[in-house]
Amino acid sequence: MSTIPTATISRLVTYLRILGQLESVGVKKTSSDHLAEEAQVSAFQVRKDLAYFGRFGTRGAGYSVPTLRRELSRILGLTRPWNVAIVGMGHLGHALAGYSSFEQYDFSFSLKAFFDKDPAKVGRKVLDTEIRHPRELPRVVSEKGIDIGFVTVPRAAAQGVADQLVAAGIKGILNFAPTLLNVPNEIHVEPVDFLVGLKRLSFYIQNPQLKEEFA
Amino acid sequence: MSTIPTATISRLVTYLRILGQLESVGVKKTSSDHLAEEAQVSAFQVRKDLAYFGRFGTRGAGYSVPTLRRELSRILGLTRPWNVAIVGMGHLGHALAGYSSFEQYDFSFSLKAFFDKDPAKVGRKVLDTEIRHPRELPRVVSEKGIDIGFVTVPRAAAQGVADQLVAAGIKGILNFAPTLLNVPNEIHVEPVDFLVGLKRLSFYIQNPQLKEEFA
DNA sequence: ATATGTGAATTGATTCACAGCG
DNA sequence: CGCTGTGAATCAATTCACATAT
Repeated sequence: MSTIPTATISRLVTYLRILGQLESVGVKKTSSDHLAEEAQVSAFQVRKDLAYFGRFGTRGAGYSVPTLRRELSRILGLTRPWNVAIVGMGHLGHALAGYSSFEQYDFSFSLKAFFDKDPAKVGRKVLDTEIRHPRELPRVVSEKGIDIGFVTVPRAAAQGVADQLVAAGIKGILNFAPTLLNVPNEIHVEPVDFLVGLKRLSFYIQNPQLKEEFA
Repeated sequence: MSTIPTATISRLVTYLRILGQLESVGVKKTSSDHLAEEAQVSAFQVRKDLAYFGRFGTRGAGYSVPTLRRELSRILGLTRPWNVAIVGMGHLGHALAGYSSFEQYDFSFSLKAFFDKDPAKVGRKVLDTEIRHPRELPRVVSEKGIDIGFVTVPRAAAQGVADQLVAAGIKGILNFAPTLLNVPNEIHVEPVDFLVGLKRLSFYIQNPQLKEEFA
């Protein structure tokens, strides 16, 4: 497996979403042209993206919606469970804990533990699970088999939390804090940073001649 | 102005952030090497990114922190005010309304209006401003000079809201809903989609040999 | 002496054109 | 005949090397 563009992975998520919508309305077959239109990319792009991982269509006929959907789920690692801990139970942490799509669509991810260093929050329950102090991270991560940590603390606390998550043995971090995290090479971090998006928007509104593309 | 990589704009936001932190601790001068280390990119990359917009350093000496900071703010359009409306006052809309960084650091953006179609929410106040029904969008957008809309409604409602924002004369959309929006070419949309980040994370944890990079 | 700014070289991603299969 | 799958060609982004300025 040579080198796969990082943008390809984002597009696979988009294709998977489209396939889910198609399946929910009973559509059984699709094509690279159709997926391309829905995903706002070229049909070449769709076929090339898929070709990194194998052959999923039948020439002359297109793709089976359920089959391609299952394959993309597998490729993205969504056929196995991922256990998640949220660190930082402010507005955002609570909003994520209450986000019902984890049960509806994305049940590959399950929220197993919640952490906050505020003594007023420790012990309170979220989704029938007690909020714990971050000092318990190592024990809880290993006992509950936590794979992924959501960092939803303020900017100034984010690096410390990341260090604790890494020390506890986490495999990846979804970082909602508006800062870059320093982690060892083998740990994956995905930023989710609306302020970057907002400032990009500011730039592109001010410079309309520069077209932004799929991000 | 030829073609500027979209990733360059994201990196400019990162550099600006670093410069803000440097300035807040009283550092007056920096260099492409230093910025590169903090931003987790190469020094070539920093200089090339800046070179798209002009010359901001002095050879042999490096960059003035306050000067470069001011220049990057200007380039990103952050020296003028942007008026923002939030459509969808659920958990996320409220969390964003309560996000104090808009006053602390990002005071180029000011939240001017809130919308929700739920009659139970219409008329309630957020930050001393009444939540309005989306049917009032055209009037409020023009009266308050709204430039940017945050779409924080559920997936199924997002495209309809986007259409209303566009019809009302908005210039850009920050889309928090997990779906692609169809808008006219001249309208800019920035996605902020944690589910895409989460699924990317799943992929890269499952395929550790493929390194992900700055996104 | 030192660190920027930039054309040239390289690497990477997308687009294309068409061969291959149903 | 239609649509996929893929090597080749093009286009874009990053890296490099060094000329340039202080």
